[in-house]
Formats: sequence, C-alpha cells, structure tokens
Amino acid sequence: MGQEQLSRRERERLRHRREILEAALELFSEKGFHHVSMHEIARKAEFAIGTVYKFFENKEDLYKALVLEQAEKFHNALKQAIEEADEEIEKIRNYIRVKGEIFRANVSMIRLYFAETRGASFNVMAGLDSTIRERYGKFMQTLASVFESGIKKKLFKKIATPFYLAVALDSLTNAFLFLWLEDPEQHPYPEDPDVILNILFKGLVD
Amino acid sequence: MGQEQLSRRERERLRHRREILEAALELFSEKGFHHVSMHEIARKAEFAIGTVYKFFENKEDLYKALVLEQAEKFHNALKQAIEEADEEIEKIRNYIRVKGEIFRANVSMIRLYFAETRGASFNVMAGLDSTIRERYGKFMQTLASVFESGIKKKLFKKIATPFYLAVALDSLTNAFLFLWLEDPEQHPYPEDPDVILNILFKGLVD
Amino acid sequence: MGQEQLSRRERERLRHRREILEAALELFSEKGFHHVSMHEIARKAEFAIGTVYKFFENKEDLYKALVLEQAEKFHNALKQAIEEADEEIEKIRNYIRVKGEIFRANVSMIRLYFAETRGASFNVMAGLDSTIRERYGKFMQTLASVFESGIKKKLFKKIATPFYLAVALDSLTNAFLFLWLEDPEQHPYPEDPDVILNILFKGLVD
Amino acid sequence: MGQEQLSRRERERLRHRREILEAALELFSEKGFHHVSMHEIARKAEFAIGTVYKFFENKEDLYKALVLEQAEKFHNALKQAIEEADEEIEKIRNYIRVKGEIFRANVSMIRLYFAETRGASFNVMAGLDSTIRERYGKFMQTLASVFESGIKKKLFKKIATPFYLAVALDSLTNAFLFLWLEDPEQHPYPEDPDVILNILFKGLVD
DNA sequence: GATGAATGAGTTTTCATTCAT
DNA sequence: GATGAATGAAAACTCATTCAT
Repeated sequence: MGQEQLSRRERERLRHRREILEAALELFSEKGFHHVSMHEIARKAEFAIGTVYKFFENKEDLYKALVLEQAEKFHNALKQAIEEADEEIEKIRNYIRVKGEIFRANVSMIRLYFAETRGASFNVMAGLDSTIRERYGKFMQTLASVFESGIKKKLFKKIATPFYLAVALDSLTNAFLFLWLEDPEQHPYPEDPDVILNILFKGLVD
Repeated sequence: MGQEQLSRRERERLRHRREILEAALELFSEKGFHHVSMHEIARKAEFAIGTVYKFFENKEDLYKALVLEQAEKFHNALKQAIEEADEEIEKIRNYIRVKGEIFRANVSMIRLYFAETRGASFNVMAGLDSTIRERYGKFMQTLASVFESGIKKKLFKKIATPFYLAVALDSLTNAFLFLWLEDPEQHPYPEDPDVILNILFKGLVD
Repeated sequence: MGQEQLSRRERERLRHRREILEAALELFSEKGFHHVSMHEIARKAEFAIGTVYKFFENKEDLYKALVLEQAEKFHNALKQAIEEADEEIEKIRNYIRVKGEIFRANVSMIRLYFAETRGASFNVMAGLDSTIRERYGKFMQTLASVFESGIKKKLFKKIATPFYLAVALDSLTNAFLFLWLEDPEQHPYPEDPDVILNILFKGLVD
Repeated sequence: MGQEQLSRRERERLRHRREILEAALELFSEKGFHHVSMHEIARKAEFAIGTVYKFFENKEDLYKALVLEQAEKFHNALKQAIEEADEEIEKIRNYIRVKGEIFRANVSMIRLYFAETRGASFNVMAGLDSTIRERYGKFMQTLASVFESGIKKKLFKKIATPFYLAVALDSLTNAFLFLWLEDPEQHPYPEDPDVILNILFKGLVD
C-alpha cells in the first residue's frame, strides 16, 4: 500500500532490479556463488555489466539482497501457514504441507536458502550469515511458540523444550526435502503431513 | 599389520602427505574450498607449492582425498559404535553419544563433512559428490538395519519405514550438532543421549 | 568499401586488436612462441593482460590469428604478382621479384611464416598446421598451374610435373631468402630474378 | 681405434649416455623441444632424473649434444656418399640417393635436423645455432666443390656459382623430403635420383 | 654413482570492478 | 542512466634443477 505513487522512472528501476535478481537466483542456485560471474548475471538479465553495478555495489551485495529476499518470502509463507490454523496440531500440519509446496514450486530459491541456513556455505559471506541466521532464529522461535502453547494446552507431552521440538520438526522436514531434491522419484515429499508428523508424535517405544 | 616393512623413504612420503592434508583440512574447514589457495595450503604445511602438486594432481583432487578420508574415519567410528552394543536401543544410544564425541573432537573434520553430505556444497565437485553420497547412503542403510531388527524384535513400533527412521535420527542429531557448532555455550550437545532419543521414542501426543 | 559505417567504438576495437597483433608479431618472430609470455605481449602493446584476453581466447588463439593473417597477406601479394603478368616466364619472374620484396619489407612476418609452413614448428599447434598447410597447398597449385600452361604453350620443356616444378621454384627462392636472412651482406637476394630463374631454366648439362 | 682400452665403468657410462640420447631423440623429434620435459626423458630412458643431470648439465646441453651428434652422422654419411663416386655427376646422384635413404631410415633424426638447419627453430637455442650452422656451411662447401670441379672439367655449364648450385641442390632435395614426410603415399621420394637431378640439369627452356 | 623428493620462479588465465563516452 | 572496454590482482599449475641419502 502506498507504492502506487511511484514515478514511472522508479517503477522501471524496480523492475530492472527484479530482473537482475531473478537472473542471479537461477544462476546461483544452479552453480553456487563462486561459479557464477557478474558478467554471466548481466548477460542473463540482458543488461550491461555497468548497469548491474548501478543496482548493487558488488557481488556480495547482490547475493546478500537475493538471499535475504528469498528467505523473507519463505519465512512469510511458513508463518502464514502456521497462523492460518487455529489449533496447534493443525498449525504443524500446515507448516509441513506448505513447506513442501513452496519447496516444489521454487527449487532454485530453496537451494539458495539451504546453502545459507545450513552450515555448509562456510560463511560464503561472513556478514550475510549473521543477518540470515538471526532471521532463521526468529522463525524458530515462532515455531517453538506453537509447541509451547500446545504443551500448555496439554495437547503435547513435554518430551523436550519447545525450542528443541521446533528444531526437531525443522530438521525432520528438511531431511525429507533433501531426500526429495536428490531423487524426487524414489523419495517424494509425503503428500500426507502425518507421515512426517508421526515420527515426532508417535513414540517409537511405548 | 604389515605396514612396518615400508622403507623410510616411503614412510616419510606418507607423513608429508598427511601433513599437507592436515593443513588443508584446517584451511578448508575454516574458509571453504574457494577461499583457500594452493599456495596457502603449501605455506601452512611448510612445503613448496610444487611439493603439494607432487602429492595431489590438482586442487580438486586434494579436496576429494581429504573429504573421502575424513568421511571414512567418521563413518567407521559410528559403525563401530553401533556394533559395540548388543541391543538395538543401546546401539542407537551409542550412535548418538559417539557422534557427539567425534564432533567435539574434530570440529574441522565435521564442518568439511557436512559441507559435502548436505546439499549446500552446490556440487563443489561433481565427481566427489557421487562417491561421498554413495557412502553416506550406505551408512544410512546400516543405521536403518538397526531399526529394522528392532522392529522385528518388537522393540520398536513401526511408525515409519526403517530408512525414514534412520534419516530422522541422522537429521535430528545433526540439528543438535549444528546448534552446538553455532553457539556451544547456549546449546551444548546433550551428555545424555536420551534427550535426543526421547524426541523419537516418546510420541508427543499419546 | 563499406567499412566506413563502423561506429567509433568498433573502429577503436579493431585498432586495438591490430596493435596487439603487431606487438605479438614482433615478439613471436624474434623469440618464438614458447619464449614469449602473454604478459610480455600485453606490455609491448601497452594494454592490460585482461584486455589481450578480451580479444583472443588464449595464447594459441592469438598465435593462430596472427599466422593466418600474415600468411594470407603473403599469399595474396604473390598471387597478384603472378596475375599481373600475361606471359608465363614473366609471371615467374614477377613471383621471384615480389617474394624478395615482401621478404625484405616484413622480416618478422616471414620468420613467422616459415616457422609454420616448414616442418620445423613441430606442430606448435596441431590445428593451425592443418589450416596453414592447406592454404600453402592451394598456393602451390596456383604456382603449378603457371608451369602447366607454360608447358601446354610449349614455352617450357616438361622436365618434371608442374607441381614438382612449383615446389622446386618455391624451395629455390626460399633457400635464397634464408641465405639472405642469415647474412644479408654476403648473400643478398638477387635483384635480377634471372639469377634464380636460370638455375631452373638453363640445364646444367646440355 | 683406441676405444678398446675403456674400462667397463667407462663403457657402461657411455651406454647409459647413449640410452638417454636415444630416448631424448625420439621425444624431441615427436613433440619438439618445449613439449618434452626432463622427467619424461628420464622416464623413457629408465633412469632417475638426477642421473640424467649427471650426464648433461641442463636441458639445452642435452639438446645440443643430441643435435650435434645427429648432424654429424648425417653429414658424414652424405660426405661418404659423395666420395664414393669418382665422377661429379655420379657423386651428385649418390648424394640424392643416400640422402633419401638416411631420411627414410631415421625420420626422428631428420625432423630434429631440419628443425635446426631451417630457420624455423627461432633460435630454440642461440648457442646451438651457431655451431650447427657452421657445420652446415662447411658441408655446403663440400657440395659446392663437387660442382666447382664439374664446371672445371666442363661437365657442367656455369649457370650459377658453385655455392648457389649446392644450395639449390640441397633445397631441392629437402623439398622432396618434406613432401614425403608430410604424405609418404602421395609424394614418395623418387627412387631414381635423375627425377630430381633433371630439374637442375635439363633447363626448362632450351 | 644413482636416486627421487623437494623447490619456487614463472606462466597462463579469470573475473570483480571502474570509468570515459 | 546505460554501456562495455579496460584494468590488474590473484589463482592454479608446470617443470628445470638441486641435493640429501
């Protein structure tokens, strides 16, 4: 709301910025930060190299903007999925379902996202990490609070701290998503969220 | 057994190779593949650059050798941990405990290992990936077979396929280890394996 | 004709390309392919090393472009010399005279040319050889056809096949040019083409 | 004469030196000076690299020794061919015939030889050139003296100076040998020396 | 006398970034 | 505001040569 008073100039600028980010997303997700050159991004976005530098100070800056933007989109979608349900178990089911949906619809985005949240990126960029991890932490708190209120309502047994439960759920879904990413045929992400949920909810040993 | 008949020459060579790999491990784990130069490795190992190239054809080759060697060490230790116990639940406890121990004792090795088993490395190296993933897959099978026999013996409820249970256990322990890696003070890896075990074993909802 | 509509940018680019080729010609002809570094060429042409690589993919590519261009110039001049005369003997006289002239005016070019047409280059570059040799072969055919028509007109006795006669004339002139290259004082290339011509035309034994 | 009192030690040394030179000859002739490494030569000769350096101070030194030795063999054979005949025309026929024979029997040697006598080597090695060219010059004098005495005896018409005639004969035979080297099927070196001889001896125009 | 591990100067090539037009 | 030619630091890798054993 309020964007409508942007001048044509401004709107064009934003469109160009977006085009560059889109080209960058595809390339980075495919080849990784170090195997993509600024010229490549410029070429794919159909701009001159100088133009790219008009929008982003340097390669890191571009990457940072890209990752943060994608992470935001991702977290927002998940947050909304949680909020849409009233009851805690349903919130978690929603989370599992929507995570799979986003994943399948945005493989590029996801590859990028994991590269940054998982340790593996070896601080591709020191500065980025801290911002990203902070947001990731905040999102984990949101997830934890679902467990917390579920425990309060006696819906859940307190088998671990809410935060650990959040981490467990996150890692479990990520693991399934990785399996899918590597071999979608053999390891489809379950349509039914309970396949994943049960691993947490039904104790192995009774 | 039988190695003792290596000539001194040969033994020296192996020691030098090891020294180079050690220097490389520390650097790669700290900065990532692309932020370490061969000269840097040579300098750290206190050899001339040419010497490094006598042992490893190129940078990829060195990296590959390093990762495979570390992964082997890691998997062997875990396999042994599993085999040492007789009973399935104890096997899993051992796995959780030893994984934490190795981790804490070899932070460099672990960072390297995760960079390669988790998708994040964006195919730093196509060839490597396949070998490493294959070994990782085999290890997952080993872990799965523990769950399988546990289910057969009616020790475990079959809340998911053995393979998925193995993946769940692996991802859960990894998640705790990542937490520890980021902030060892706030998120220590639990001394008591049951803290992690319970998340799997005691269903959240009864 | 028609080049005049090149943009200034384009014209500058071509000039720069030419400048690099000129620097390379001088250096290669003086020291040979393997004793010239790309940095040296860049320095001589007064460009940064990166600029040289903007114009030529790699060292071989630069060398190839250079040799082909020079060979073309050389062959074109000789072809024209042959075509300018009406009569066969005069065509050959022209060939001998012009070959000497070009040679004296472009020592660098010639050194390069011989390095590639004569076997000595030991395939400095496999790909180049084939292109160059093909062109050389075609030129020999042109020369042979002069002898052929001379023989048909009964101007020449058929003491060998036209192709062999062409080869003989070529090697004879080359030999004189080599003598000159080594010691211009003692072995000047004859002003009078008949000095060379007679060796072919007047049988030693009657 | 006199070699027989060499100690076994000495004889072995010479044999080893010879083995190294043979390996080097094959490699240099195949790939050219700059594409052969000292390690390659050592490996082919089945010696350690240090041993090669016991025999030859450095790569140039080895190359020099090789080329000079081969040139000597070549020139001696040709000199003998000339001396074996009594009459000048026969001497020249012998020269043409034997040159072809040596060539066919020692392609490696010849490739090396031409690389050095023809300008093309771009002074692979400044020092070498002077020695080699001097010997080549001397040999040309020998050949010239055959023409000189033929002219004195009125066997030959003096259509050029004896030296130029020698150069002409040399370049003509070389040209035929090059043709053969490139495509032995299509351009065999003539069995009958008169095929080459006639080009010099029977004037094209009468 | 032979060995081969070690050396390090020197080469090719890439790519993020600048800036004149 | 866009362009793209030019820049040059930095990286991977080679190979002639040395020297301790």
